[in-house]
Amino acid sequence: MVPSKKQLLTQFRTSGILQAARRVFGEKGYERATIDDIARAAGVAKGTVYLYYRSKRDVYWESLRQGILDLSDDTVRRMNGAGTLEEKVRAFVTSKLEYFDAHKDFFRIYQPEFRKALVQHTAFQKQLDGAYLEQVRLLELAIRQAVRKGAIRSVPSRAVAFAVFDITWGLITQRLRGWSESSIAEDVSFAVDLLWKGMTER
Amino acid sequence: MVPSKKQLLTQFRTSGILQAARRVFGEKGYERATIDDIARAAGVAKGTVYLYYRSKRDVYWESLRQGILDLSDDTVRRMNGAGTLEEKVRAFVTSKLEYFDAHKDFFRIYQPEFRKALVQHTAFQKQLDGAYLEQVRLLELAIRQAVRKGAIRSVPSRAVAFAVFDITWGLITQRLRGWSESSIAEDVSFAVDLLWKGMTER
Amino acid sequence: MVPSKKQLLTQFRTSGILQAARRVFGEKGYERATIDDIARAAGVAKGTVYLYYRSKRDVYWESLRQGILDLSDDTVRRMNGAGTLEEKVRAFVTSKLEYFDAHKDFFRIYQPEFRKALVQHTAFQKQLDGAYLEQVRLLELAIRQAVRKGAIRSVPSRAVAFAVFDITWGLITQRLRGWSESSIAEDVSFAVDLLWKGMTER
Amino acid sequence: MVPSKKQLLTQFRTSGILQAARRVFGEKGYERATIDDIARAAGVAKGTVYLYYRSKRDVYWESLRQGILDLSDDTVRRMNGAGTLEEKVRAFVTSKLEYFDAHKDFFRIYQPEFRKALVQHTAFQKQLDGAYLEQVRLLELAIRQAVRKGAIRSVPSRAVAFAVFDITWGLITQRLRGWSESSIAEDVSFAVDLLWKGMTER
DNA sequence: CATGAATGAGACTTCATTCAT
DNA sequence: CATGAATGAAGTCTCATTCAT
Repeated sequence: MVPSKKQLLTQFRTSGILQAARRVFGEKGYERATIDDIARAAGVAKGTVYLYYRSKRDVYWESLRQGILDLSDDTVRRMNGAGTLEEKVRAFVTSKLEYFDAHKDFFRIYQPEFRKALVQHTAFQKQLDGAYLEQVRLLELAIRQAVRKGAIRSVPSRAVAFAVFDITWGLITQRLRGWSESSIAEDVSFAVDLLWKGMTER
Repeated sequence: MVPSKKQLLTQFRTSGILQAARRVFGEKGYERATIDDIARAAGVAKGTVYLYYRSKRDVYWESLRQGILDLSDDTVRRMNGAGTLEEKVRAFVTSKLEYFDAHKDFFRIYQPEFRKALVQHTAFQKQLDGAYLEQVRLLELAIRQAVRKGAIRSVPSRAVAFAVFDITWGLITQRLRGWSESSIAEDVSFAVDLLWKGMTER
Repeated sequence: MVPSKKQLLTQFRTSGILQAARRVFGEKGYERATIDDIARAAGVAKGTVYLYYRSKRDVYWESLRQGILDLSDDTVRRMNGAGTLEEKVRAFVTSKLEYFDAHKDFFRIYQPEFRKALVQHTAFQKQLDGAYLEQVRLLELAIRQAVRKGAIRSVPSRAVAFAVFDITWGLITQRLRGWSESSIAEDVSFAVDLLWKGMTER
Repeated sequence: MVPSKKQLLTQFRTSGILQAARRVFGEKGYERATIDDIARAAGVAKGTVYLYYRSKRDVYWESLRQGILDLSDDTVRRMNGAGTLEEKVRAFVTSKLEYFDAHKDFFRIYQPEFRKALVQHTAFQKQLDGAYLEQVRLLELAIRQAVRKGAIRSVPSRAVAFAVFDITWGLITQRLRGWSESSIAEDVSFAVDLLWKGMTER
């Protein structure tokens, strides 16, 4: 089960290219970024990129997909490790904030494309929709159970799930823009506090 | 003070082009949209667009600017007409939801560009940042006053202002994607309820 | 034989347009000048230019032709009025220098087009060639006669004619560029002196 | 110190493109020539031209610059090798006539642009002015020295320098237009004779 | 495998010319 | 006659993609 030399090389190249792609796409956006930019940032020739990816679009999507899966995994794992809804919400918010803080380049591509997909018709729409809704559903489920158990008042679970999502998203944006002076922990606490009080107050 | 024939024509053309532009930009995004697309959608020739706008960028920005100012005005007017913070928040959310519901095309351009600007360096960044922060500041001020008066508990006013903004934004997105089955009024009530309880609960 | 109103108007318009055309073409050259430039300079609308000229090229050529004929007439008249070859040469040089000094705009169009025609294949080539060679021939003839009469030494008449032309041309260029500090009379005297001595010295 | 493969290719391409450019610009002039014309004449695709030059203007200027420097070098070298003023003038005229005879395409671009620059405001004006005046100054200096030494009569050195230039220029033009039946040597002798007699006759 | 020179489709923009008013 | 809004052909330049080395 030792990876062959060939596999190692492929791994090495794709990883380098994707990393460069995230940086370049993050800085310039999809359209204004050129394959040459990415190749140069990855320290390879333009042709090499095409040895590993079929098109610019492919590179882009791959540079998104990996991050999306990573982040999704992290969020799910953390939420599953949490007991109460409050803890689950905290796990959700923390996961997102920490992940994007550690992968700012990724956020810079993810965010615009994600929002664009929500509104325009793009090739990635379905995939992104799926990833998005899956995350929302995780929260939705947890909220519904909490309502059922009487842990919180009766709230529209889906709408609240979206609200959690949106507030989290907003916090990340503020942090990235340098509009936030607080620590991640403080931001998390604020969001969880606001949302939790919003959910529990009768 | 009757508008001259020339003014009427200019009015007619710019309005037609801008409307077409919003549709096309909304569908394809700035980069993928071509002047030819817009011209054809407006029922004029390519050159005609350049009689009224100096560049593609100009058309784009104009199609954004008008909406931004309109919306901003509407929001400010409604908030000023509101007494308590709760009413102000309700005014804010209602204004946004109603406006974007009535101007879906506009939202489709506004949203991605707006989000992109938050994260990437674009030519519109400063203008959009300005418009955005102005709106946030409106809320922030109202919240700070409410805290001072003891109407709500002590909350970080700016962070809450952002939260109001983000939740509103999320609602609009959901509505546009057809993920929402509720009426605008219901959406507003939900958001205000959640936020208000979040702010007041001790 | 009183010109009709119609003729007067035509006269008025064409003259205004041509004058404007000379200024604009002189400043920008044929390709970079636009019909709009000319129309605006003439104080009429673009369409009006097309009432009197069939095309941009027509305007250009007309703005050249008139000047060429004028100048040619002036030169011929002055030379015919001169007795000796030296006087004829002086008449030639004076005519050119004075005319172009009084019609700088015209020179600015004439010169490049003229030189271009000498070397590239343009639509005006034949006409310009004709005008050019006619002038040269005037000089050539006078020189040949002077040689025959023994007034000057035996020189290749055509070549000398060209030399007179070229030196004159050079003087005009220098004057227009502001490289000359001498008066027209001084320039003429210098040229005639140099050429005359060149022709007579044994 | 063997040139690398890349350098050889670059050399090959730039040379091919420049050669094609000179032909096309020579035939059509700067404005009417298109990059596509040049590319096709060079046997490459449009994009290839842009691999080696940043703009049409660049191609043009490069196709001028090389020739200007070459010619300038040749003239200076020949004049420096000449002893008396008469020899220097002969060197000057010979250099120009021979060079342009050997590089007709170059003359076809050089001449109109050069003359245009003398009269209109173009981007190349300064560079061409510089090259022009430098050549004139060479002659001027030699003439002034000859006057000082009493080798020729007292003449305005600059004006005579221009005259040498202009007569030379005229000869080249006549040759290129096929109006001349004499050899280069004969043309040179004629010009030098005429000018020299013009300068020395008391 | 890797390279990067070459390609050519396609975008923005200008402007000569037309024509309805 | 005069106007100037409208047109669309044509030009410059970019860049995703290919392919010979």
